[in-house]
Amino acid sequence: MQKTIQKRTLKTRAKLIAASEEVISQGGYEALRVEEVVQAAGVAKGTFFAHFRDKDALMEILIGERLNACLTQAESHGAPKTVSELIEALDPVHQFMTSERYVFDLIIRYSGAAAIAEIGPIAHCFERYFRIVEGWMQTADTRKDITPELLAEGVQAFAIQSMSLKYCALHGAQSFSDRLGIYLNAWLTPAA
Amino acid sequence: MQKTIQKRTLKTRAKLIAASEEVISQGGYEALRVEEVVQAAGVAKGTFFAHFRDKDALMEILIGERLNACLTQAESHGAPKTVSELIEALDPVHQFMTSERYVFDLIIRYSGAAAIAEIGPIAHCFERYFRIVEGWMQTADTRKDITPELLAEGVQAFAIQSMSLKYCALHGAQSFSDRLGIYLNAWLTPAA
DNA sequence: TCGAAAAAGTGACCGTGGTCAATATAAAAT
DNA sequence: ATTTTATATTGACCACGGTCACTTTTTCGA
Repeated sequence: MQKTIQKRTLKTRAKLIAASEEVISQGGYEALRVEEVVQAAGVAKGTFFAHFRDKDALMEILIGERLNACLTQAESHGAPKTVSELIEALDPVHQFMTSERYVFDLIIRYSGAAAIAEIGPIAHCFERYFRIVEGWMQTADTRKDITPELLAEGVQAFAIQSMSLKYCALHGAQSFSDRLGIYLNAWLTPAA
Repeated sequence: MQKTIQKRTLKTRAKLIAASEEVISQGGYEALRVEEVVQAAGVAKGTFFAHFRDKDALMEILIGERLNACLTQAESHGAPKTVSELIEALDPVHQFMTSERYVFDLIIRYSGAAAIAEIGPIAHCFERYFRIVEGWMQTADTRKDITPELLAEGVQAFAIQSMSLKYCALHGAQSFSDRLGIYLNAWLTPAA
């Protein structure tokens, strides 16, 4: 069973991605319409779905790309020592994740890998986020009674909680950074 | 400006809710189709949307109801002292939340109140969950360096993280309860 | 009791994501 | 070159959530 991929396949796919990015740069992620994308790319609707399982699959790719760029940026910081440095280092990531309600919801929805065999772009980013923080935890000035791995999982959990509350009017008084700061101080450097 | 609500309004609404519950009892939440509901209820499609903003609004009501029942059940336990008691007490809630992928996603999506004025059923449940745990934290055997309020927020964050990972093949080895137990021990009773 | 105004209900219609049998093109076999 | 087979593309079509101008029913003042 051979599966030769023709050159035009890559070309069409590139056209679709480029068209999508153009459309998104105009009206944001939420406003993207498949119809608009295929028109801009000059292909038929069916072609779109021959390249991407569904609209969400395209979104995962595009958002995953941006997210990876943000993670790379975060990584470029030196390993943060304090909580506020940690928050600052992760800021570009969190900023993008909450740039649009639609984006945040989609990211959360695809944060888990449905199956080991098919780890999607966003699940991959979550893994990477986790690994980066885990690395930082090795040398950060934190509690030592639990593993860096567990510390990192907690950071991720509290980051998500903080981002969720950003969209919640009940807790809207505090800023995202303040809230995350309180969580992480309590998580990383407990006093008793 | 008077806004008399007629009896038939309540009747129609009840019919729609009953029909929805019937449909859900057959095929679960995800498979519910508005068309099917209105047929079962014997009303026109437009009537549905005169009663509920959209399909999600109905889902919020139905899921919120079930969630409230689970919370009441959780409350009926005496205040848990240990982590494992806490997990046991909250089990019915978490069980229902993860009964269907669709349900979990919807709950997360509506966990925040869009505006103070309109706290939806699910946002209300989250508030209630938080308050219940906060109450328990007053007398539980936990760290005392942070407020019960903050402790409760952390419990919620870790519960959500644990539930998310339930759908993630990358972390599928551990059971939900085991994972949550590890998180909560580290959060509620840090050793250093 | 009647008629106007408000509230509730209706169903044809639309937007948009997604499907699939048919067609066109490229690669491989002869 | 020609046929055969694998791969890509197409666009009419469907499913389903949601809208809205219109009709029917209820309410309430005169």
